[in-house]
Amino acid sequence: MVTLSDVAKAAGVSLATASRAFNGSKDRHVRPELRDRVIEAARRLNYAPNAAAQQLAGGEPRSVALVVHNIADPYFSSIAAGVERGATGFGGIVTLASTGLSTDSQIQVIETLRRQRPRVLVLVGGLQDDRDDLQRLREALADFKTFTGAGVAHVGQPVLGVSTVAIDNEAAAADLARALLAQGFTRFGVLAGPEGHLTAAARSRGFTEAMLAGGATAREPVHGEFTRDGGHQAMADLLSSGDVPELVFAVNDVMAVGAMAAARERGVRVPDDVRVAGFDDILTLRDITPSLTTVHLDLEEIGESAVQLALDDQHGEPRTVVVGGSVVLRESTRR
Amino acid sequence: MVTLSDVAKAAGVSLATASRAFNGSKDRHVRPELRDRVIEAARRLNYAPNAAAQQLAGGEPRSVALVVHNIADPYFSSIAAGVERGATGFGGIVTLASTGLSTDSQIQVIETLRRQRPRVLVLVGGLQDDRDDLQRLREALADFKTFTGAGVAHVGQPVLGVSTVAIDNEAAAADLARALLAQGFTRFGVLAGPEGHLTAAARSRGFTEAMLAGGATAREPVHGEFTRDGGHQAMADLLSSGDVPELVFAVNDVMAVGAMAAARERGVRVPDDVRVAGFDDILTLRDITPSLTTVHLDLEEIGESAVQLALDDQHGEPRTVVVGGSVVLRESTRR
DNA sequence: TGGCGACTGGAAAGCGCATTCCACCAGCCT
DNA sequence: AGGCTGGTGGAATGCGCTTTCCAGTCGCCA
Repeated sequence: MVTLSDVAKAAGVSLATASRAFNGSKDRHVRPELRDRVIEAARRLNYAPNAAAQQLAGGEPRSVALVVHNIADPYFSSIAAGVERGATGFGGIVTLASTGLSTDSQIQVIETLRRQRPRVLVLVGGLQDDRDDLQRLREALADFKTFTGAGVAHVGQPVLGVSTVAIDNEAAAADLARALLAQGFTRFGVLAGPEGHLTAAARSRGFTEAMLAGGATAREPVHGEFTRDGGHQAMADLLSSGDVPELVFAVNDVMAVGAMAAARERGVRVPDDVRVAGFDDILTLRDITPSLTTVHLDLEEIGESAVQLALDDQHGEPRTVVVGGSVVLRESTRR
Repeated sequence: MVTLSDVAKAAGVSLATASRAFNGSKDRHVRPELRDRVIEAARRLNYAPNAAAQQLAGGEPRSVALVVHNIADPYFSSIAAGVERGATGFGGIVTLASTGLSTDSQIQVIETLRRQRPRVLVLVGGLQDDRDDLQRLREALADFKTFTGAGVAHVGQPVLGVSTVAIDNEAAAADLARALLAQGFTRFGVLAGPEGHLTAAARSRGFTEAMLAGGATAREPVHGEFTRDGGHQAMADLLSSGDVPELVFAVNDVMAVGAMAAARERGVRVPDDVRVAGFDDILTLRDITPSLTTVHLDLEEIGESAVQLALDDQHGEPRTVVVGGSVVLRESTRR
């Protein structure tokens, strides 16, 4: 293991000079010729600084802790790509942790991450609407900030007392509803995601209220997991109830896809017999047939903003940035 | 910032005892009652150990460095999920880096990652078939092992001189070809991915040779990026050439999806006018219509194995584990 | 030409922790 | 009853690095 002092020795300078040669310290200038000698020696010895030592010796932490539900889910992986871009922006490294959607597990992971002393923490993903859980999460995050000095940002709803990139689910879902109302749909159902899931609830509510306001009538919402299979199951339930609405809004794209599959399996045609809309506009799903009406979210951008927000959060008050979505009408809701 | 010595003080013991209370050191035993006092004090003070200090003081590194092309690509994010599971298995943390497919960028990232002193490095993704690039990558990896003592594993082809989870692309593609031959297809084309991409080439070769051996005839392969748009473009080229084969093999699912979209746009029906097969069996794409014939790969499992291999690699010779794929015939190649 | 400041290099302290090495105190043997 | 084990707590060292704090060494002015 080659250390900086090996490099210093090889270059015939002191440890301090070698260190200064690299981080171009402000206090002292090192003669260019000497600096080159050091760098050359480092190259020759294949030296790589020890990040742990650097951090311990007082360097600014350079890592971004990213907490998601499930990295294999395209929603999260797209955001992750953005977070990574944001991290690269300041020379950072991202450390990844998945939690599933249990609040306990989120808290657990957040506490474990404290030992990394990251520069910032980005928590992504819908929360469970449980007063107690939410409170504990809030505390975990607050402790995190207090005890590590890191900036914290959340992607989701502004309910955690930290900087957040708040996706305006309710408004966007309402926009979607209005666009669909304009097409003349009146009787609808909602595949509402997990019970008590804040994001799912906001989307569901925004859509439902706007539809009702427009004079449409609602079928009882059906709950299901926030996954393809959840959407499949929910749609199957809905279809087998016999009470099939004109239009079904699934609170995210993967559920919508599952829903369409369930419809297909039962010979119910989309969009002829029933129309389906989703939310997120997942890139990988752009080519399913029929193409899916949805709300476009710039997920990468959202991830990158979250990093920025968390960085700012270190020196100032928590901020909230609201990002909207744009309705994209496609085949799956064709009249 | 609360340190271990604060905890020790609060518990009325020495620093050493406090340390031992946590990692249950082998050399000395600490009385249970004392240990509890320490742990209680830590809880009260909200103490979290400093990972950097622990590592510096000689602790085993606990991080897994994961290098992928693009985390937003479902292929990589699925593998990432597996890697994460593998890391969790030994209490590790994963640090993520994306490189695109430039070898330079991969090398660059690998060198940067050296400063993290991770326990293992997992490099995922197809390589460019460039003698010089490959050699430099090999050296970067070898240096990595030498200078950090980390285990290294690659997911891809066993050409890097390190432990690898080798996906048997050629054999699996040949299996796919034979399954398709059995359905009576004879004239085929290949959407071959980026020129010089080893994985793409192996899949293309395995498929083509098996088809030819079965008496089929090939159209000139079309190259394109390893993405949805690459597949779209390649298929468009193929279709506008006027020379449309019965069957088109795209070297991965996302290309296949792009290809199907291109066909659809031109009024060419799948599978009536042309059949399309892919590779990877991406979960998110399971529900596209027509459902895609492909080769199933257990991506999460592959990621987890890679971690295991890299861990083993630390104490022994590089190993190669070959994983196969299983052909899944679906609608897109229906006769 | 003596002396002052502007630069530049080096020695040393310390970041938070794990881990030898020591010192101590029981209880045991002879 | 004195020396010994076996078992326990504590002081001290060092991991690799950044960063004061000092000590030189020039060049310049008067």
